Amino acid sequence: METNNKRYSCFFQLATDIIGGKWKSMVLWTLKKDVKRNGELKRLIPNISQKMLTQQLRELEDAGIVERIIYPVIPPKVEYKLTTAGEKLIPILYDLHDWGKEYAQNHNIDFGEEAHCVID
Amino acid sequence: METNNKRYSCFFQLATDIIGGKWKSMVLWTLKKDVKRNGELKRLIPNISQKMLTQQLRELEDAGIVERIIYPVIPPKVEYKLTTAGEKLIPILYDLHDWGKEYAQNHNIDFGEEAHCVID
DNA sequence: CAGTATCCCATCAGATACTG
DNA sequence: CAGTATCTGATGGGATACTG
Repeated sequence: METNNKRYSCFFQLATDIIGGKWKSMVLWTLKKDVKRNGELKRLIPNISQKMLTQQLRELEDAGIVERIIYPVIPPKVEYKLTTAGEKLIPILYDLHDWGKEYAQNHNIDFGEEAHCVID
Repeated sequence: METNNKRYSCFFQLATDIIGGKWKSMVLWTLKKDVKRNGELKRLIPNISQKMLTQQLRELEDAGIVERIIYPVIPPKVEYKLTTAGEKLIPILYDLHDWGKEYAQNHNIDFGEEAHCVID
């Protein structure tokens, strides 16, 4: 099977390709509760650059996971929200979060009081 | 929090760091049913090179997700199996697989008859 | 069989400057 | 505010040859 010159031999591969990479799942995680603007995402995601943020948002948009809402005002206002397909990923990301928590406990990794995951 | 010079602000970030990257989750997926040898993994994972396979296996081993079992025989025999922590990830990977399947259906992506995901 | 070791190129990603 | 453009260094990753 092929999409955009990419060949997949299975659904799992398709899924990891869509939400893979260094930042994509973190962007989705940050959008899990509500709509966010560019500036908010940049503040909430540690160490992401504007370039990477824009790039990842565009790719998520192309994949139909995130929707970009442009308000024709000055100064510019743009919001990003999960699509229906994107929202269906959130429970899976929560499971991953929980796995990470258990892993941290079993490996005596201490996150301290504020392991809030951006916004929990 | 810090491990190996890496800083995490949340459990989710920790989780995605451990199983992230281009190959790691695919390696885990391939090990989901049973123990596999180096050669089997190379055959089952499309396009992975020996270099990448070894590299990813070592990192998964260091993270305590995969165990490496060496049999002192000639010719060499090495098996890779999931640890308890690794096995706990499998249900999550299945959810991701199912999400990919639904995504493919909603986007009219046709995998044909044999979208077996390496070995389902 | 199960790897290592090199070489080398392609892509990723940070820093900086600029714009509607 | 929400980006784009460009330059450059870092990292990822393929090809090939070799080893216990």
